[in-house]
Amino acid sequence: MPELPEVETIRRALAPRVEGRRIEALEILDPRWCAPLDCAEVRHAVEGRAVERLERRGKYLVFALSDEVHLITHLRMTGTMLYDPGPDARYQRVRFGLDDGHELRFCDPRRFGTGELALGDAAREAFFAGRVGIEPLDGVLDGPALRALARGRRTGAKAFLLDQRKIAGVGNIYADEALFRAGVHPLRAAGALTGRQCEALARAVVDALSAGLEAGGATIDDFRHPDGVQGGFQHEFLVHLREGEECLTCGREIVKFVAAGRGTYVCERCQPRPRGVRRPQAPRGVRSGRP
DNA sequence: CGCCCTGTTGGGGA
DNA sequence: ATCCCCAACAGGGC
Repeated sequence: MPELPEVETIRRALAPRVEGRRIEALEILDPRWCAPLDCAEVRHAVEGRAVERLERRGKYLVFALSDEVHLITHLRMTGTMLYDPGPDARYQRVRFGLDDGHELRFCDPRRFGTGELALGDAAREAFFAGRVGIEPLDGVLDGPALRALARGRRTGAKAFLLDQRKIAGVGNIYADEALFRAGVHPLRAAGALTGRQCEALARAVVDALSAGLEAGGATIDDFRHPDGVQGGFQHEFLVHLREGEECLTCGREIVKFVAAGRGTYVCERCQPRPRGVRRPQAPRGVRSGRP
């Protein structure tokens, strides 16, 4: 669910309410959350420490605690971080008890969400160094920067955008959106993008993420604001029609196939398929049987 | 009713 | 470097 704009929306909503507060209790109801770390160990490191800052890096939500203790969380696909949701909230995995009587509950039906510990600023930097690249909304992503990152890569443009080690925070929905806005086919080799295409794609990534952020991260049906408000009724800021039949720009039928292992929606008139590249067949009902 | 497929993510192994 | 599969569950199509 949460790509960069969603996580940032959550961070902004929560920061004023948790910064300066001490985490008095950390109840890990699902040990899988912090595995392979021991729950008691994580609990001991967190409890009693103050949240100095609530930060975001890529799609990670980071509790920067006192004494350089960093609790690095990831919501993955279906995780939500709710503020005082009430005891009947479903799929509770972790409870953060704050020293002002309020609480944060991490809820996640699919149990993909994770919490990891970095002890010391250096450990935190090491954690991110191998996982996330530049922050696209920090003003550092332009055509030349994107071109430098894509240089030499033979993989498709979509797989490139989804690679968190290059550009942080772009997920499946914003990748499709940016490619559509830039008129770039997802299977076009990233390293073969022209300067003009890199320019368009960089701008499209920044614009799409910014639009999502302005809309309060309401991209996805499952999105839930920390206050429990459901978002994502209409993807009004998304130019690219995902569910519909026809391209809003030219009317051509949107085709779907699997690219970079994800469902991918394309208008092959607005995003011309490179010569020599065949459109993959969407495997329907076909399952590569187990041996 | 029940089976089968899909999915907003990232890590690990081939 | 790149691709495929998997984690665990809900929901929809048939």
